[in-house]
Formats: sequence, structure tokens, C-alpha cells
Amino acid sequence: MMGWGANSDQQEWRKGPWTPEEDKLLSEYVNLHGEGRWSSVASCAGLNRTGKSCRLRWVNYLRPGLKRGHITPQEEGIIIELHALWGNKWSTIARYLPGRTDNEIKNYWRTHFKKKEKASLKQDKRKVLRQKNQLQQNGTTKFSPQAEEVTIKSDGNDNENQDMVEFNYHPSMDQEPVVELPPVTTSSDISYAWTDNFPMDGLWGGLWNLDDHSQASDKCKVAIRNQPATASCSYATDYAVNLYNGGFLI
DNA sequence: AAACTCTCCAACCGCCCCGAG
DNA sequence: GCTCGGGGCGGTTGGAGAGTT
Repeated sequence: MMGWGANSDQQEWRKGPWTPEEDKLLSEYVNLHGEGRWSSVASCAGLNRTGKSCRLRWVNYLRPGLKRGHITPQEEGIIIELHALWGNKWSTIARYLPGRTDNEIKNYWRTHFKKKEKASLKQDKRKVLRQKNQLQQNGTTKFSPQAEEVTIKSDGNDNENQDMVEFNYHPSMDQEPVVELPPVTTSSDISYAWTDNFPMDGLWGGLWNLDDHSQASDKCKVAIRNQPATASCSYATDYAVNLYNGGFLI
């Protein structure tokens, strides 16, 4: 692709850390012309940077209103909850955290939560093997998530051998949800279209396709990795949060 | 004090989407 | 409908500084 300021002269674009002078040039350009047209920044502002690099610098560092400093506990809570719903949709999550960039959230998540997952993997692994055997012996299993802890899968590897389970649950204000577990399957047993729509993120547990409280659907699909399900809930969204709580936060 | 590890975060890369022509 | 460039996004890398052994 020839975009982002590349040109036919095979110009050597500057890379690496931005200097204060470059920041000044970029800020002046954006203040004058507004955001967008990044590919023309190089020629107009006298910056030897690709448009892509300019955009990133502006969005993640120079843009007014950006917060500095550590993520607050409140922000962390929001991140956790939204990640439970959307997975690695960092830009989407960032929209709910004014002043924070997707890059910042992404970095925060990786440094703070990836390691938690690793630490829990060994512990999970033992549970998984035991409970997986039980499930396979019983065939389709009904259980109350409040009454029984179920771990579906732990392989200690981010991308291999993901197991997923389809939960049928029946939202009701008055009764505990009943979750029907088919025999534990591998990802290859699940509809490929579904895994396409809801790619796993390789972190704690991907929770996808969660029904809104207002929706009448009695079924939600949950993909779980390395995740003890200890939730008690009436709705899928509650379930998502509880999965997290049951897994690592409490 | 030195070596090592961890954390933070800026920046780059590759891929994808979308709109214009 | 197709191509292409602009723009956006998620994944990854690497350096700097802090903390630990």
C-alpha cells in the first residue's frame, strides 16, 4: 500500500522517539488544520514522519484532554467489566474512559492481568483434568453454577486446544439459572461461524454474545478458557462479571 | 554494587475496513 | 464491481527506569 505518506522516492522516514520539535510541529499542524489528512502532515508540517506515525503520536500523546498517571481503581473496574463483555476491543473500551487511549488500556491490561492468568494456570490445570473427566463420563450435565465450580479448560497455552462449551440458560428473576453442559468438546466441535464471530482473545476468559437483560433469548454462548465458573446469576451479563470474580479478582 | 527481573509505555507493524473514483 | 488510498485497530516489540536478589 502506498498510503501513510510513502512516496515513490523511497524516502527514508524517521522512526523512533519523537523530539519536542516534532511534537511542536505536529501540534501546530493539527491545531491549524484539524485531525485527519495525516498523510499530508509530512509535506505540510515539515515532518519526516509517515502519516500513520503522526496520527499515532497525536492520538496517544499530544491530543488535548489525555489523562496522565496511573489507572485508578475505578477505571480498572470499568476496564475489567468491559473487557468481559467485548474482549480485546481496546478502542471501544477506551471510549468509556475519557482521557485514556486504547494503547494505554491495552498496555495496562497486558502488564496487570496477563500475569495473573499465568499464575492461575497451574492451579487450574489440575482442576480441569479432574472435572473434565467427570463431565465426559456423565455426558450432558446439568448444574447450578452457584452450587458447583466447573472449570472447562486449561492447557497453559494461549492459542492451542481451546475448549468451549455452549451454555443453555434460562433467565428468570426468581430462579437460579440452569446451565446445561454438553460433553466437553474441543473448539472444532463448535460451529466455525460462531468462532469466527467471536474470536478468542487468549486471556482469562472470553465472554461473548451476552444477552441484554431486555432480550428474551433463553440462550447464551460462553467461551471459556482457563476459567473457573463459580457464578450465580440470572443474566448473561451478570454471569460474565461473576466469572471474573470467581476466577481471579476475589 | 552488580546483575537480574519486572513494569511501564511509546512506537511500530500488519491487517482490515471503508469510501471515493 | 473493482481498485486503491486513508484511516483505524489490535498485536507486538524494545528501551528505560524501578525494584529485587
